[in-house]
Amino acid sequence: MPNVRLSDVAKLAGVSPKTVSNVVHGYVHVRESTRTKVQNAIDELGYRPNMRGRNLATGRTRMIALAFPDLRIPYFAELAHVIAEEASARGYRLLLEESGSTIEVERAILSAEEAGIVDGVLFQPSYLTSTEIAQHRRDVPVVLLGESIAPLSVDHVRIDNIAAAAQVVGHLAASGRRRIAFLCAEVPAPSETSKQRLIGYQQGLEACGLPVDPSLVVTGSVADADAACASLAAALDAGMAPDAVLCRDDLAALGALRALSERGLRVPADVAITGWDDITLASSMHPSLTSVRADGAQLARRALDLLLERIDGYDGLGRHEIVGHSLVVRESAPAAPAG
Amino acid sequence: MPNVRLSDVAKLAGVSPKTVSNVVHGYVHVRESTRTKVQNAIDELGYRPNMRGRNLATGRTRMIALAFPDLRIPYFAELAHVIAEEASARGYRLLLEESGSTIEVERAILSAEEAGIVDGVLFQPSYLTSTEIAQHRRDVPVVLLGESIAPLSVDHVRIDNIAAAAQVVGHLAASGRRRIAFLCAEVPAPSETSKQRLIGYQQGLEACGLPVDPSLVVTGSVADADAACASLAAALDAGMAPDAVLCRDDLAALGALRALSERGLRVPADVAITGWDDITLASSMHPSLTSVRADGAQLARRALDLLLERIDGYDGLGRHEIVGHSLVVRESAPAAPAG
DNA sequence: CTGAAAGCGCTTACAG
DNA sequence: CTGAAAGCGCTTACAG
Repeated sequence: MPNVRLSDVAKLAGVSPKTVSNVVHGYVHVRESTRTKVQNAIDELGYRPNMRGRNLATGRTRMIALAFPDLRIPYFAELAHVIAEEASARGYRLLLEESGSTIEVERAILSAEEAGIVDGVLFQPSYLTSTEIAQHRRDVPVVLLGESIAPLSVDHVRIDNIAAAAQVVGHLAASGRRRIAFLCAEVPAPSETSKQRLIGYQQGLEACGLPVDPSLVVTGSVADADAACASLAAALDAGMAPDAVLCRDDLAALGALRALSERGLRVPADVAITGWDDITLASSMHPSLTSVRADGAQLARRALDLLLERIDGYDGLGRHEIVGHSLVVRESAPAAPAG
Repeated sequence: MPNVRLSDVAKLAGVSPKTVSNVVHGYVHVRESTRTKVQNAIDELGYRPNMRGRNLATGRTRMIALAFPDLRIPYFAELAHVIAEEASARGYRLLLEESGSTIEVERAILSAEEAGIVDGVLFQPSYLTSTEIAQHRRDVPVVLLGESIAPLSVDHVRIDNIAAAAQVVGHLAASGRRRIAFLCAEVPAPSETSKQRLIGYQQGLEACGLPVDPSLVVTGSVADADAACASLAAALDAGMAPDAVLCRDDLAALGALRALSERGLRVPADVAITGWDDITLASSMHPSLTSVRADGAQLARRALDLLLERIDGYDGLGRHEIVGHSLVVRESAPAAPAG
């Protein structure tokens, strides 16, 4: 049986395609008897609208792409979930694009060979510079996510990393910690994300009257927990003796936990640790992880707000928005001074 | 500047739309001088093919949907990654559909109101019965993933859960464990996944000559690590004293780890634990987790093979395939008897 | 190797 | 409240 088209329904119901379209879209100004007639024809034929035709006629697909480094990183998977949920509430579906954190793929994302697949893209770059982003083809609306520097012309939603990092240091200092390490700054140069968190780290130390000791900044790869573990292990074995470690993300904190316990250091008794992102795992670990949590729902809401405005034709300057965050205090760095 | 269409290119190059289409698709039988002429026009106008037109004309979108419970569950995020990679290698993009493990959404996935969004769907149901799946609209090809029972008419790719569970028991028994618990069977009825792993668990015990003790089967929710932790904690507090715990998935193992260490039980010295899925986290935990690993690349490859064959018109009986798995041995349940 | 023409299945001003 | 007609931007037999 060939696919049923709108015109088949129209023929059977004895009306024009336009009227069927009106019924399908729930248009109110349709005579009740007409609506029933059409609906019966739809049911009888088992008609379902074909989106390919709709997409071509409307010039829209009601799909947006979410482009970020890697779905296997829990933060991004959880981000995708909350954005998918919000998008779905607005009648949009999500297409995933993993960049693998390679600049080539990031470029490809912004200058797609093909047009018309999605109505807009939410993009969290790792390497693309502000300049390059500013020069991308403007025919598909883009909203940037994350810590990279955004050009003035492009919308951007993020949390205040500097304030959050300072807040973490404040929390650790308030609980009696004095030698707070940072894990870790990428070599040869820290990522934009690490840079901002380092600035906040330093601001926090200064605000608390603690010395800023470069030897407490661990350098190394942040690729995964194992890399962070190795970096911290090397620093500890070289004599670094922190009483707290501010980790740049939860995976690094997981690695830190292992490096510390392998050396007989108890968390939080000997060393407190904090993570960042508050992935689901953070609350299930043992000890559970104190972590910085972005307001994911707000992030998703604002990002989609901005993107849909662009899709609807807004073409002004980039809006740069900051959404809320909080420090979720758990066992790994409790509020009270640890014994 | 309005969007450039294929016909604009044709006009500028002084050829027909057909010839431009040939060049765009790299069709070989195009005279070199014609190709150059067309390519120049494409470059000059900045033409990019519009997929909405293409999709309507071809009746394809080169997108497939991946439908499963929840992106926040690491196993599914990692599955999505490997499938996206394999799909991309074949020129397909991935659309995500989270069912939230609700039967209503699962139904909606199989009987989409709209047609023509994707060319096929890879679907891992939680609740839909074989009967219901068999009755779904056949206009979009479907391949099932996971442990649910598949109807004869539908393709299905999975690993051999029974054999894998028996293998885990064998491994634990070989390392000297005698009281091997199972964490956990859902109440009031275990999921199909748990059922199969329980069968393998029992087979493994019998094969090793160990008694099958129902009191070692912990019941409870498997929603997340915390639920598993609570279930095991309750069982331990009620007097259960296992020397190993076979966890139905890695998150349950994470919960088990906490329940055990909160009670002063060391892993693996006092109690060995094994997980299932071998999510990235498994190797970073402390202790690292012995876990069952499905051959994800093979799974993705076969699932896509079957789906693309359906998309290409294959309409025969369902193929039910089993892909490989392995037991990745790590610290939580090492091979040698633990002291 | 290339062209003219029809068609994919919708939507949307424009009329009435 | 409803219809006739054109158009969205491609592809694809069919000719030549």
